[in-house]
Amino acid sequence: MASKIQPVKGTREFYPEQMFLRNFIYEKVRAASQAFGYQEWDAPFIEPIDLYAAKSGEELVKKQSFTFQDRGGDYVTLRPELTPSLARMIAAKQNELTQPVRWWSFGPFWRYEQPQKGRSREFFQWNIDMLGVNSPEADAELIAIAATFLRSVGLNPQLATIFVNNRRLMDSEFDALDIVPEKRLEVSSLVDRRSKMEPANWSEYALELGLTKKQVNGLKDMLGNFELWKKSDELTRLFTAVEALGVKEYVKFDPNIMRGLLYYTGTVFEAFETSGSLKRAILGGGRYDNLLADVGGQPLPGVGFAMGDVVMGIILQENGLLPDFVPTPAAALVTIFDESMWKKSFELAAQLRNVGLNVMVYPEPVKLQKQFKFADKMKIKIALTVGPDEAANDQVAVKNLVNGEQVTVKREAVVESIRKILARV
RNA sequence: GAGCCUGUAGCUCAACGGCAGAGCGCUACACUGUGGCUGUAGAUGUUGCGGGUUCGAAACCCGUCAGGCUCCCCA
Repeated sequence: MASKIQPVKGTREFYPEQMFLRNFIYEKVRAASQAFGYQEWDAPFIEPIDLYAAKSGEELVKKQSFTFQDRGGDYVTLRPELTPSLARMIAAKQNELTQPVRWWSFGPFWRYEQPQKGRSREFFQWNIDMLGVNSPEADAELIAIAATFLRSVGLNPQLATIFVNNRRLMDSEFDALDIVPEKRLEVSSLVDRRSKMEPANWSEYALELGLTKKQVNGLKDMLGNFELWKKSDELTRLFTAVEALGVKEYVKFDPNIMRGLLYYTGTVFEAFETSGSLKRAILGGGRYDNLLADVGGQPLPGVGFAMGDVVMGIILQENGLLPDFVPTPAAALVTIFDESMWKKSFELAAQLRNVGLNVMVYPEPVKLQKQFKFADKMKIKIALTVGPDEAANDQVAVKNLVNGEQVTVKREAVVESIRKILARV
């Protein structure tokens, strides 16, 4: 055997089965995005490294992205995220674009990370954003889109929940606890980490950060207070809008949701599977009102979220929500009776394709048994045979492979016969 | 970047340091104009790769590659 060259670590090969799932997710993503009128767009897959260096930390760009020199000596990066490209493209045509901008995208991304369950180095991600509007109602729309998607793939509110919080609310709570601004970053990551740590260890860690006992206790009270949203006008309005949009049952307030990103300014949200084995977020996003100004554009508020295909695929599989795999788009298989009938079979297939039917012809005049077995494995619903008997009378044998019934019809009547079977199964 | 676990037929997995196996799948035939179900027969392999220990290694040791879990990170 020749030596095997393996695929690059962390990449996935998409055999037809996997491609079917990827397309299933893509179709549902597109349907949810389009249901709210969003436009599909995309950015380059390769970007200058500087695009990310401005916003992301240097370590992230250097250690967790696929970066290399092109033949001209410039440093380029396989895009690890879409938002910087979005910000650039919006900024370039800021006065030209009809606002609000509502855009969605589904494409490949690369991150040089340790592959694990739910995480690969090459993955597909859904990004969807609204720019030009700063309101809790706009935030609610994005959350409703996420909920619409979850519902469309069969993840009901018992299986998946979108947890919502607000950065401004948290900031005012931190103020009330006299947590100084310099500590906010550390405290944010402390909050982020709470679900992953034992309560005792967490408290200890909090004290190590230099918080007083009073502050730690105040923090604990705050993070356990699921009525805290009532203090926030933004969240109150958001929940009202979410209810009106018909997705209330998917959305819960949770003061523990922080999001690692620095650029979020208001609403933040993350969806999790409620009972699954994965601790990873299904999707996450929030409001980023300073981002465009940060990359040199005119200030423009925005809200959006991203969802990866890897976690989604695992969750669908674990919940038995994978769609039934359809191996081929062919509605019918035309068999080849023997060498003398080859021409007749090709002509029949061409005739059927002319009226828009997807038709596959068996490529060799082998035993009919083998050809039918192939049709069965490919889950093709109809088999068409032109043997000497049929050819003599200008007829075709049409077999319904789902129920086993076979009829012999005139060649002109084949299309009707096929359509009848397809309408029934 | 760090720690732990795993790698055997296409797939899921067995095999005390002593003949490399089972189930499923695959191929052929039963069935010379028809699939699924059944029966019979058959083919599976550098035990991830490279080295070492041993009379003898799938097993033990070292390295390496790949996967999984955790830490880190999660744009």
